[in-house]
Amino acid sequence: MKEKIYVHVADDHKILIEGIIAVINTDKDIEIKGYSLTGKEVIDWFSKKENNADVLILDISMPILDGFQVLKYFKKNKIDQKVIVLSSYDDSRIVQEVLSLGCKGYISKNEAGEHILRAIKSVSKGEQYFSNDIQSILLKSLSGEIVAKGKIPDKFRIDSLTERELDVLKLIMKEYSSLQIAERMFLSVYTIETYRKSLLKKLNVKNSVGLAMYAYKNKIV
Amino acid sequence: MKEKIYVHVADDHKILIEGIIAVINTDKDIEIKGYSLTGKEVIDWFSKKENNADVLILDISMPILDGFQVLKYFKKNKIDQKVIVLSSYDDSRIVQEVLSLGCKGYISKNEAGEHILRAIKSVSKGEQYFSNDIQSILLKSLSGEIVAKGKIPDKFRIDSLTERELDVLKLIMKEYSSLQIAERMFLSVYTIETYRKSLLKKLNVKNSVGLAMYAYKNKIV
DNA sequence: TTTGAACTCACTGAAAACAGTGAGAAAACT
DNA sequence: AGTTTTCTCACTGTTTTCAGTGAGTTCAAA
Repeated sequence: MKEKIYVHVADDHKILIEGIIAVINTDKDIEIKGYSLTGKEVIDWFSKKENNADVLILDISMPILDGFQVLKYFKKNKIDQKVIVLSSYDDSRIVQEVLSLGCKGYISKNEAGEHILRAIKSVSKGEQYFSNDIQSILLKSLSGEIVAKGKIPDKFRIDSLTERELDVLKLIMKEYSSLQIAERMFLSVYTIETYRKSLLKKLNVKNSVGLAMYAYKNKIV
Repeated sequence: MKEKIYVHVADDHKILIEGIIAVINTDKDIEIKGYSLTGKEVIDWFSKKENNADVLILDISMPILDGFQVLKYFKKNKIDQKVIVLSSYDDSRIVQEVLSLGCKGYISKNEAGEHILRAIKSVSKGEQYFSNDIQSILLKSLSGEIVAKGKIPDKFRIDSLTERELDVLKLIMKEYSSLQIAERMFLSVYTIETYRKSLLKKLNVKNSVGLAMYAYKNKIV
């Protein structure tokens, strides 16, 4: 009838990959074409011409290079790869971030395997696919306009952090105080405090706990 | 030849459960006997007499009741359930904690499915099983004495948090201040501060960033 | 060349977190 | 019944973080 859909899976948990493969093998229209355990492997795999897949199933939390960076790579190199993000985070900011990076589907790991099959089929046809709880998260946080229009207004997209801000954030994660960070970076405490403030503002969090959560979710640690 | 080994699987990611079931189905000696998506479901399941399983495969990061609390429940009620913890955390403190709670096996999610089969067989025979990277983590952090003796010295074991401490920690993770927490819990700010201090001490962290990291690693969020 | 972004520093005041200590009451455990 | 743990509150300082505002420098892009 129709052609097979080829899928590449990327996740750092091998057990999960085996599970996804098992689920996909129950469907005759879809076939696995390789898997990756790190973001770097994904990029290496797709950069070889003989390797390709219709759909990439991508975990965002991976070592070496995370899913964000993989998506950024695709965008930068204008590779029009269809990607379904598979994530255990139900943070709306993360969902928005990956959507802005051109990802076409988003599935929560909490949901059953059948959703993957449906998502693969939808996305391979050029449609979007969001699992139920992701949809409700988006709707709740953005009053529906994103899902409807398929685009993310600038005001909702988090400003990317500068290099220095990232440096400070990393040291905050080591439980250093502003004073200690200032000493380590040979800067004034005032400067560090300035970065702290812009971090709070950009990431829209209330205090350093919020920073820690963001850093952890984005594997900045 | 020999009797079948019955296994119960608990993880909040349904996809992962499906994967484990698929892996286990490749082995004729082992059979799945139910699964749970939250810690509460696990306890409910095992508290029914007709339900039992030789081995429980338990994720420590679950909603409602996490794996720690499930293990504590078994210990408290003197239920001698053989448990294999399946975790994505390679933090030695967590490994030590679950071992001290009587868990007989520990597998990292990073490893392949075949390890699960081996672990199930070992643990069902009353042996211990630790996947390679877990062993090396234990060895590195404790210079071998734990693995050798099979016991954990008190000084290495982190005191488990009390219910109230956990409540406070959860609210801290919501970026609430002590005052806000006090209002929400109908307690004095002084009390909340007391809990904060004991959290810092018990978890051996410097500030609320450290608390956030711990909470995130242990899926208390 | 100007515009803007990133980086740096400074000051003030308020809020919050952290440290140390002590102590009474209730609950749980032995 | 006695002991221990947990839960609760209090007071005093000190340190740190957060908020607001302002401003000079450098470097790259339009």
